[in-house]
Amino acid sequence: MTMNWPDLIEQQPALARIPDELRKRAECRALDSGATLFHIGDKVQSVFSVISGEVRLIRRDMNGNEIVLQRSRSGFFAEASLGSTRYHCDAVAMEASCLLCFPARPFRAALDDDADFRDAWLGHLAREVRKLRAQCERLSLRRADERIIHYIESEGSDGTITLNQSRKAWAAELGLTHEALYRALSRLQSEDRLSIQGQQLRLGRGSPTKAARQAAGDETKQ
Amino acid sequence: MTMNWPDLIEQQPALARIPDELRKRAECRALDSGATLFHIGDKVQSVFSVISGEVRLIRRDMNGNEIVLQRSRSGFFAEASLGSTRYHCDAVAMEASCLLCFPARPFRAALDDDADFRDAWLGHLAREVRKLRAQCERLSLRRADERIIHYIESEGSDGTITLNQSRKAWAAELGLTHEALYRALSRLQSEDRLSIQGQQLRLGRGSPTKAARQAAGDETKQ
DNA sequence: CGTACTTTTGAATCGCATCAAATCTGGTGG
DNA sequence: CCACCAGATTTGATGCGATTCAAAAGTACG
Repeated sequence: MTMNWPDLIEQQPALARIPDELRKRAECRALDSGATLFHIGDKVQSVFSVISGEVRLIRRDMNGNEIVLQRSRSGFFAEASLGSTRYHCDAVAMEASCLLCFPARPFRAALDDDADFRDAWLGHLAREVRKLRAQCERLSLRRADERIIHYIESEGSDGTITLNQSRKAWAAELGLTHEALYRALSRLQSEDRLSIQGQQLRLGRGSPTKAARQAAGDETKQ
Repeated sequence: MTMNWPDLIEQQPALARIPDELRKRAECRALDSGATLFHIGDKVQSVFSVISGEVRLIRRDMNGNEIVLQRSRSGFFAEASLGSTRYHCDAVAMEASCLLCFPARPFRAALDDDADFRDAWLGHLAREVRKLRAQCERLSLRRADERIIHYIESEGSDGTITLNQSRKAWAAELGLTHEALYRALSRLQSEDRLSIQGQQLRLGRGSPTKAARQAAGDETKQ
């Protein structure tokens, strides 16, 4: 089981501080599109990290409607499961995917023994909490344009973001239909509140150094 | 600094496994309505838990609009800050509030030294993650009644819940205006999908043993 | 009793979902 | 290279449901 750790770590900094013994026990697992990784009620036996593809945590309500709890395209998912013995939802690959699997017991042991790793893990959970809080606040905004702006401001940097997904998928993440997203995007663009170049989105007028101008003394408010 | 720990723990189970040395160093702090607890960029020097009142984590976008990242009325908030050296947002009391403050360094030290406390903290973060995911899921439902049902199903038990807040506050948590919530509640009630007795809400017809009747053969749907 | 707040109902408006359909895109196989 | 297909992207028309503004009734508290 030779793993290219440098590349993986490059892609997922959270993996960097995993101790060697745990790395040796990591396994790689391929999932076909549509394959189920675990079912609700299954025992928690592994901790997973997505290398490629997409895995979703899903629950079904009484009417059989699918409810997406988490959509993960990179990094750990179902981290919360480490705290419990059984899963609270299903995990399904939405496309052909590749996962890193760490056995849960050694993982917990490493958290106990390795202070560095523990710090990294706590930091990872903390980031996750921050991200989810931001998403809740975003979803509680009522208008589509507000959600878009909020997303760019909280997920991007300096008012700029490069989307790593289709707009249709983005719309779902924003809690909008794709039509509503497209319309809001073109409205924002026509009002000069947003500039779009492919997957690159930038707030404000499109000129290169908006942040620079602001830093230079554009104290309009506050 | 005499603190009534039993009562506090009753109110916030997360406080139960805090080691004694750390408890001794806890301080209580009162905030006036509108007071700022910390500013963005400030050094993280304490971990806070809300005892009463309301504190919000806030950030301002480039236009000076307020973005609420977290609204906390009970329990730890800005837990995520433990991972970083400086705050990513402001914290402001929305009403006269009372906080428990733990100094950050001893808090981190306790996490390192006390395996029990560490487990509890990891569990706390994990629960927080799960709860936030459930809330995201709920907020992405479009209709008011769906959010209400979802809330009762995921936060209550057995289709019943006792609200611990005003409906107005609940409406905010559900991402609705209070008017929309009131209307949806009475609609649900008139359609016999929900029974309300004060703060007690129960799904389905209000008679005592709804689950029993259903078990007895009330297969209206599915 | 009065003040502040929550609860409740009403009417008008706005924005998003929905349904429908056209265009564009990348990829496949002939 | 082209025909073809599945998916994403885009635009249009319509209706529903939540927001908004307004106001009344209820409630807690000093």
